[in-house]
Amino acid sequence: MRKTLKDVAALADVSSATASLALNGHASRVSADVIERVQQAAKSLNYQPNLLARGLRTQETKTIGFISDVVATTPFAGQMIAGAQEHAWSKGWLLLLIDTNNNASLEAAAIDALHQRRVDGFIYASMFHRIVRIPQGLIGRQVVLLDCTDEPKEPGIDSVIPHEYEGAMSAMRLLLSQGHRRIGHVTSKEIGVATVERLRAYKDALAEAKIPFDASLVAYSRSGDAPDGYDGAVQIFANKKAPSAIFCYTDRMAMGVYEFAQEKGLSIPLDLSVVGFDDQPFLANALRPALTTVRLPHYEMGSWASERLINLVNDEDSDSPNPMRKYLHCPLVERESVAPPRS
Amino acid sequence: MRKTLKDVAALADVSSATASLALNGHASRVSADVIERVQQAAKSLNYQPNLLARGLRTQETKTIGFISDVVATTPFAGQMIAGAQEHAWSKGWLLLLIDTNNNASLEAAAIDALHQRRVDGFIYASMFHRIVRIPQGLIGRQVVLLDCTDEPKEPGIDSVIPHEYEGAMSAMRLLLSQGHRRIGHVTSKEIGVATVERLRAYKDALAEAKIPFDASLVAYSRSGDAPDGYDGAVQIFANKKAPSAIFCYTDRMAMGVYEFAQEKGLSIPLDLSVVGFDDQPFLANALRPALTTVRLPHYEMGSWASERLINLVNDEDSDSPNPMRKYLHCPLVERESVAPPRS
DNA sequence: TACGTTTCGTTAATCCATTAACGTTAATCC
DNA sequence: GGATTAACGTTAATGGATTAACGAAACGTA
Repeated sequence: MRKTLKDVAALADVSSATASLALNGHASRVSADVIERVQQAAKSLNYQPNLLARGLRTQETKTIGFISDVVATTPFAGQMIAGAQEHAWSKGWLLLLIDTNNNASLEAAAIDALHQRRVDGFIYASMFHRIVRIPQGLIGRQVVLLDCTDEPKEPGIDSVIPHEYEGAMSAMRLLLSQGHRRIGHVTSKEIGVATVERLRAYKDALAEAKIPFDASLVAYSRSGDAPDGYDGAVQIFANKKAPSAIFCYTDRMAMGVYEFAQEKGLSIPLDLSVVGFDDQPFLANALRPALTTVRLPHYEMGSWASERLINLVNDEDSDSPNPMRKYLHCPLVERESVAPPRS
Repeated sequence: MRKTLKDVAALADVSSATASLALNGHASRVSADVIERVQQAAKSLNYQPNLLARGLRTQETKTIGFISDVVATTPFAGQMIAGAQEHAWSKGWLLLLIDTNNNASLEAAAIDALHQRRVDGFIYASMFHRIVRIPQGLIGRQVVLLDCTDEPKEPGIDSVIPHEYEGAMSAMRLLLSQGHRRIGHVTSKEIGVATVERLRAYKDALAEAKIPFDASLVAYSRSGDAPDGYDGAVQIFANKKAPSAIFCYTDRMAMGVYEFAQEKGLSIPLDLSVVGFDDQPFLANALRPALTTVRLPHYEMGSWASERLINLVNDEDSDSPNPMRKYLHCPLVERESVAPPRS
């Protein structure tokens, strides 16, 4: 029924060992003639090697265990997974996927399950940029952290994360270069890498442009959703002097700012320029006017994680620092929500 | 280093065969005393069975090959994957994931790769509801189609899809029950299961309410995006008599209708009720007012596919028709965009 | 006592591929 | 010519589990 190496060998009239050698490119061990015959036989039988058997023997499965906290409810998960999967695939590797729903005991079980299937390494993915404590079960194994890092200071494990600061900086510089001097920042009071770094860039960019920081132009809402953006705009516009631009912590908040502007009869971008962050699929580009924002490189991060992990397993990449923390560029995506200030 | 069954057996002072029997619950073959000893030994060594070896022997991997066309760029992919993965996981199964980017040759290679890893079955997922031609490589294997079907008439393969017609019907009935008599339908001219079924329900619902069909109330835009929804609204409102409600083919189109309403100074839902379809994450609930819509049961479809496939492999479910086409309910999600018509 | 049954554990085959070690034949060297 | 080496294929061990077949001890019964 199902063809094995033995069948191929029989057809090519050699031993199965020779067939194996021939198919795996050990040219020096087998004559060209035999290689040809074996390959023919394999093709004619449509031979597909049993990777379980190979993995059992070689102790390598070319499989990555991809553990994530919540694929279901984040709009970015797909891109991270796709990035990781597509790079892996280009190298002949595959992804074994588990979503732990952020449940620690489930996480431990997931690691066991993947380990039992003898994955060669793990990608541990967070659905938002944060600092994590790496689960016990991953210690001592090949791991790359995706969209998260282990310790604040020294990396103990490879990780790939977005360069929040630089991304926010480029957003601010865009507004400044258009002539804006009074720029608001709508953010969340939740403390995390993203809020902190984006706010820091906001301040630094102002300083760079020699604009004094005005605390009343920064609104800290509860969370990062659209209603929070709306609330933030309300707060900021309570000032005597309105801003001509707002830099939002997230695209969803920018959506709330849009609503606010609409209600107040402010035209975007003529009366108010808005910049978001995330480049959230189906949102940033769907808003009217389309939102200028900073893109989180989810696909690229996934891809990098995959590449790094495979290199790690193959013991390549020995030149680059190990462990390392990789910051990926967050490109500015210019659309239609930014214009020079009025007058 | 790594513990094997042999180590466990040695520690429990039995043969590895007995250890295997003991751990796998063949109670009738082994004395209670020995079972106890073996389990103790396994625990103390933190024994993790090598599933490659087991799979090689038993010809079962408890692994599903999940093939999808485009996980990266659809907001629903995560839910489908999560649904499938979580159910699988609850049964001790895992998902091996490949995204083929809708490339046929890549698809064939993907099937081979999964087959070589000896997956027990395949979930073939489409990112929008459509009729597909099942790839050659899947013929004769255990397959469940997810969000797609094979042939228009008789199912040749198990599949799970949303009940478009019923979902659209409930949306229409909601509008009708609120007293709307002049209801527009903004859709796409692209022909697919979703457009066709939702339009059919639109017509049938009107007929049910004894409202004559008015072709000028249906707008066929290019695609299903926000700008298309806007265009559709423009078309429909070009009528002498404006509709009091619009049923949109997608939430994104509804978003376009919102823009139109805003520009025309129409208040939703007071001047115009709007119902969408999809319940697109981060969109339907983020719009102001929040959009009443019909939810596509992506999570549930994923879960069903997984369950069905596992049953198929385990040769259970033999009572239910085989192959079957499973229609899942699309629940109405009532939010704030529907109200009775003005006077 | 003799013989049939249970009970319970072991031996050995099997799943399929990889690869170190070995053996045979032929070519090469001095 | 005899020894050395190269070329090339085979044998057999190995990876770690499952399970059919077997066998020894214990038990029951006439």
